[in-house]
Amino acid sequence: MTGTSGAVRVVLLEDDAPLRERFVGILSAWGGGELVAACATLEQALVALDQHPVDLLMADLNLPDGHGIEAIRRLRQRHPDADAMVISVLADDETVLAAIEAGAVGYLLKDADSIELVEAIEELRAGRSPISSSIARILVRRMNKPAEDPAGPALTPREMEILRGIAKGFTYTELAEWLNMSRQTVPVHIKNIYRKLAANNRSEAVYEASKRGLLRL
Amino acid sequence: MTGTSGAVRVVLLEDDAPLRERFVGILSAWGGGELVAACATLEQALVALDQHPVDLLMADLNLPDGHGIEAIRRLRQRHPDADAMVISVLADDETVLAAIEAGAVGYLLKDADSIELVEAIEELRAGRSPISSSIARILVRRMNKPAEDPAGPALTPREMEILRGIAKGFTYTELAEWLNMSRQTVPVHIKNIYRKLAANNRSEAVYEASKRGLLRL
DNA sequence: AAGCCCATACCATAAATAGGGTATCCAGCG
DNA sequence: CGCTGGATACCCTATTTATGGTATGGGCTT
Repeated sequence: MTGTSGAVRVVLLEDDAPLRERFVGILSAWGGGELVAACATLEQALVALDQHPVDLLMADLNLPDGHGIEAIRRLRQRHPDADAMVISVLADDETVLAAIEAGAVGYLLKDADSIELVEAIEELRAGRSPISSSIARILVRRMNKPAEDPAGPALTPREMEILRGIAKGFTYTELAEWLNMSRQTVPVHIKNIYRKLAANNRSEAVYEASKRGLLRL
Repeated sequence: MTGTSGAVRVVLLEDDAPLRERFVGILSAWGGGELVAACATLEQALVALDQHPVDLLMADLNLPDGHGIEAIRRLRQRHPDADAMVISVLADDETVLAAIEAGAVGYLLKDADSIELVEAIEELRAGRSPISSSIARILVRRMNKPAEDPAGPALTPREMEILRGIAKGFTYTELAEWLNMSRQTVPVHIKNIYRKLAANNRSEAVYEASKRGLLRL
């Protein structure tokens, strides 16, 4: 993962021939890398990843025969210490997040004025993450997103307390004592919670509440 | 949030006088901004944020009288549509994540060769996130880390299936049918799950499992 | 080969829950 | 000033859980 020894063994995956050739040229001119394979299809890349030792995968995502994320996944399986970087025009949230989750640690947009391939590789090897600013925004947005509450019927304060108690495994009686209310009142609140969360029992309610971020985990 | 009309009203927060003056100079030379305030302390910044309309806060984090994150929080309260960017030497995970969670959408390291202030502002106003690559790595690492399981007794595959069923509110009988097992076998697995998660009932188990990231929410 | 864990199966009982009603008090709102 | 909704309280019953045992076969590891 970290910038270790000598030449960086690179697998390049890019279906556009001119661009691929350009990348190959840049990598050849550079002294620090060894281009293991320059692939035009996902299939070729998967084979290359299986057959050679690899330190770095630079992959496009929209390929004629599949999705570059597959290559990233394969890389993580076969070469857990290698890095994966995306170079693509795709910048929608779903794609970007899927790529990052698949293990990509770098993500350059193709529309970047001039892709500084070598610089990006060196950043990567130094343990940093070269990422285009529009991609970075997606990540930032994602991190701050737990504060989402659409389609969420609000629970009353009392119901929130009950809900927290349920999550901690309290029984009716314990809940009643904890909140100083009648043991008979507890199930009323719980039933209201079920209605609002579209749940039919405690565990489902806790699950739904967790999913909607109503419980601090 | 998005780059809208004319001059960007900027509040600058930087305790180091030379650097602050440099930033002031850059912003003055630039045509697109209006420097609302150049603050040397957190206190000054909080006051400035309360008193003026603001589109952008550029803040250092380690301040003599407090933490710049406070300023970011204040910005989000008073000017929800404004952007916050961090310019700091701090790059530890905790600080970075706290800043992002507080609402920072940009984060430049001071050790960047030459901070392209104007360029960063324009990126920000265009809805992108200028972020130093070492900071970006922290975000990327964070996103992929839900796979953390310290102190977590692993559940068997069978137990995971049962757990998911519990979260969906299935009863013993439904669970048994769903997983094609005897109705009597179900509670055995459930009891094992309780033991491993230190829970005493379904809702507590779901809560613990959620907390430990065992359930995809 | 012995041991351990997982998965499977069954039985029985006490406790807890879900779901159905009904009713009072109070606060906010048109 | 009524109406509505939240919070409170009580009752009853069928269903579901939780928990205690006991036991067998398969698979993996030592």
